[in-house]
Amino acid sequence: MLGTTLNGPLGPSIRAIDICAPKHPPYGQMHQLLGKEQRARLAAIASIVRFEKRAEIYHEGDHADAVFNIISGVVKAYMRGPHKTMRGPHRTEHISAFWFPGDLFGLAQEGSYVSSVEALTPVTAYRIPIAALRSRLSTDAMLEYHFITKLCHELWQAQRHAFLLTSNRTLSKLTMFLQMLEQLQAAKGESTNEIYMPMGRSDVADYIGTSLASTSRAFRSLATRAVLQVRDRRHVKVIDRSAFEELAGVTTV
Amino acid sequence: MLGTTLNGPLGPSIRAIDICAPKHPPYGQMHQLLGKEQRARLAAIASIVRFEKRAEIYHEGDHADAVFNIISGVVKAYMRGPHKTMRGPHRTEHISAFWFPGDLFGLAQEGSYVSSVEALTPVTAYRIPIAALRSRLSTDAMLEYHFITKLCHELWQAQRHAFLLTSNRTLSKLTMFLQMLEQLQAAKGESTNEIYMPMGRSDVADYIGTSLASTSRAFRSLATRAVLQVRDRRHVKVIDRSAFEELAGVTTV
DNA sequence: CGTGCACTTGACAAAAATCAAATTTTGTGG
DNA sequence: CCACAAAATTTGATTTTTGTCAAGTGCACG
Repeated sequence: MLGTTLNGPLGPSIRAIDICAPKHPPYGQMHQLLGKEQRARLAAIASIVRFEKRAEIYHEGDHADAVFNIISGVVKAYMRGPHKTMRGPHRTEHISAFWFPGDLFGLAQEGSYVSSVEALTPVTAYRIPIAALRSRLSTDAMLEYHFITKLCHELWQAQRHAFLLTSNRTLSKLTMFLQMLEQLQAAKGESTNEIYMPMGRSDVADYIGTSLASTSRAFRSLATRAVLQVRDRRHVKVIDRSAFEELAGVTTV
Repeated sequence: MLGTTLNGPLGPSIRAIDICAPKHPPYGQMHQLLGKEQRARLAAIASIVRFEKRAEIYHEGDHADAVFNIISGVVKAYMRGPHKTMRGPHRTEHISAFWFPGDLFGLAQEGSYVSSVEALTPVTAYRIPIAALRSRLSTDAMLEYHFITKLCHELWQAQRHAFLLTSNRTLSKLTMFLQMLEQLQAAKGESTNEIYMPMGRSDVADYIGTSLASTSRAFRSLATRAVLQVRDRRHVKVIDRSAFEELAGVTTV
């Protein structure tokens, strides 16, 4: 985590996969989009904020006055849904994204945040007031282009998430989810020997859209079938790669 | 449709809900983001293309060399998923979005389109080469900002779609879908007396993530319960508004 | 005015949600 | 460092919903 910490002083860091094809391998890598100058200029209008684990960073519907750029830690974005059961309302939370260092969040529509965001771990982030950001963007076309790149990346992620949700086998969904985490780690250049899950079981369940019980059973099933080795609740390792890819549906374009 | 047709000559039209709050009602409206000048300049680098119903506009993985802006017609974006059943592969198509006039599509990652797009009706669109667009963007900060606005709007839509997919009641999903179509019509300033579905049942099924049979049953169920009046396969009318909102989960923020 | 294709409908099996309870972890104060 | 309480997770039994397979039906288009 040393590298991440050092990112702080340099200013906001935005990582994403490019829109245009890279000239050379490796492909599928996320890059730091901002240059030294741009980071410094953004740092000038940003402040560093910290949140404890479980802290709510903002709430759906709040007046959106800033965007955030994660320096360290992980957050989840969720929407509360009054998914009532016939017999009485039932708290349901849908997680629309997990965000990591280098991600940007604070999307708004008509001046209000469209989802709530909560820290899953202690979080350090840059807080960039929207007004300042807008004027900064209007004088730096390249910076704006990088924001577009990041948004395209987010949109792609959201589409993959939706795709995952359409599978009607919990096992498939879980496998796809793990594959996404793995690819994310790979894209960030981290080791993919083991997959690390910063979120708990119920957050996984809320992301893949199944019940907690079902998610738990799916983990056990993968372990029993020897597809996965579960070191502890946050670390798993793919043992049977072909079965894993098979379950995830070979969509590994 | 006359208005839509007249949009052509003026140049590309991008419609979206603003990021910042409008000063006055009505809220939730989509606006034309581009000014006359900007539209004319974009028109200069664009060409108008036509597609017949069912034509494939581009295919997932194709080299992405242009983005499209719909003048008239409707398209669907989809990903083919090898969602195999235990007993043999089974063609599955997941629809990630329906796009209408004023929408922009052609999102790419590393130079390749991330989904396939097909015309659901005859379509007329502007085709804007990416290279030209990039240089245009780099000299017009406001234009770039509008693109960001549009992307935020798309991202929001994608998140709502994902949210819809997490409901485990087909009835709920269908209702939410109809609600989205209705809101879309409202945001465009069209009449919401009746909801018009330009897509067929199987496309609805692929969007809401259930089987065709189940979707059909859900329509019948809504009609039987007198929540909906089904004029024909493409037109429905909400009769029992409160039951409708109830089913959609009162998320009508 | 047929003839396909899109849609509807029915019966049954499979998968997952739900309800409920046991068990493991984690966090806390002594 | 331990005991205890609270939270997170696993597991089991049961019910509900939906997917699947397989016929019908009817609309749309040539």
